[in-house]
Amino acid sequence: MNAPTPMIRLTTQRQIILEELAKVKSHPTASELYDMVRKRLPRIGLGTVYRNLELMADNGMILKIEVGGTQKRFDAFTDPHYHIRCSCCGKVDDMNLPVLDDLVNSADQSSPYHIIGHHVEFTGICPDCQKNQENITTH
Amino acid sequence: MNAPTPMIRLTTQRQIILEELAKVKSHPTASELYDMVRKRLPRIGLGTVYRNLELMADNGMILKIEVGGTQKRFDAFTDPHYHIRCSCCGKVDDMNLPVLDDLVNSADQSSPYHIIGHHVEFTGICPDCQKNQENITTH
DNA sequence: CTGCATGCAAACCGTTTGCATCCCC
DNA sequence: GGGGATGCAAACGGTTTGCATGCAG
Repeated sequence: MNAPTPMIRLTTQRQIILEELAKVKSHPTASELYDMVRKRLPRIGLGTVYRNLELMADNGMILKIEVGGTQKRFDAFTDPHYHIRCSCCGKVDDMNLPVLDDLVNSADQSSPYHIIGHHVEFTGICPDCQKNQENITTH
Repeated sequence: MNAPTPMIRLTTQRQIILEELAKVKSHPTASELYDMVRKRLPRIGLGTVYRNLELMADNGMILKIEVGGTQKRFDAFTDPHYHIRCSCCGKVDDMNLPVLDDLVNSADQSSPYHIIGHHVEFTGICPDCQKNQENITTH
């Protein structure tokens, strides 16, 4: 059920957005991606980037990460996986942990909802921020 | 470590915000809470509500839930627990599942981050929306 | 009297949308 | 030629902030 919507025309804009997203492992936000893409396509509009990211996420071509923090982030790596966000600088990294499929089963039994999916988000301090904090009295 | 920040003066506004939040199990957003509080405190400002919610969350008096969806939500029930969000209507409910403490341990070992915490968010369709969808062709 | 807390309004920021134009089929 | 896709700019919704006033210690 819920097939990844019809099909999508691969316009230049979409292709380049996809390529730029695939280049990085940093889970960029829409406007970060906009900046990246603009280097190759100076006249692209921010709206186009938003529209296409949304579209490609709906089609399962990319992953939309809605975690804590204010902005949505995107990921070209679509296999299910978890994330960790640095509560200091906001950076988001992949978490190298097995996905807890049984969790969905237990969830299904203990909730009247029809469960579609789940996501685990860890919060922590990234190595960079740890290093910085050693020298500073307090955050 | 990370003691819940100094101390907070319990002004009328703060007390009423807290009371109203405790009354419901619906994880209201800031502006929902604003509406609730305004019935008792008609002259309260939206800014005050935001400021105090943020403050009380920092102090561990309430829980700030930043999940998918656009708005932050708040919870007077501060024991660690998971949530499920209806992808149809956006409602957020508590998940009645044991908290996976070992997950943090595995996470700590497989990541260079200093792990602070984690949260699991399920997505699904709530009973109400299921009922509605039976009668409607498609969403 | 002093400083934190408040109400109010304006600013902000990320995102969405309307519209005219463009380009691909 | 027609329909979707784009660029552009304006609108939007949620949140934050500056500032003058108010109130509690």
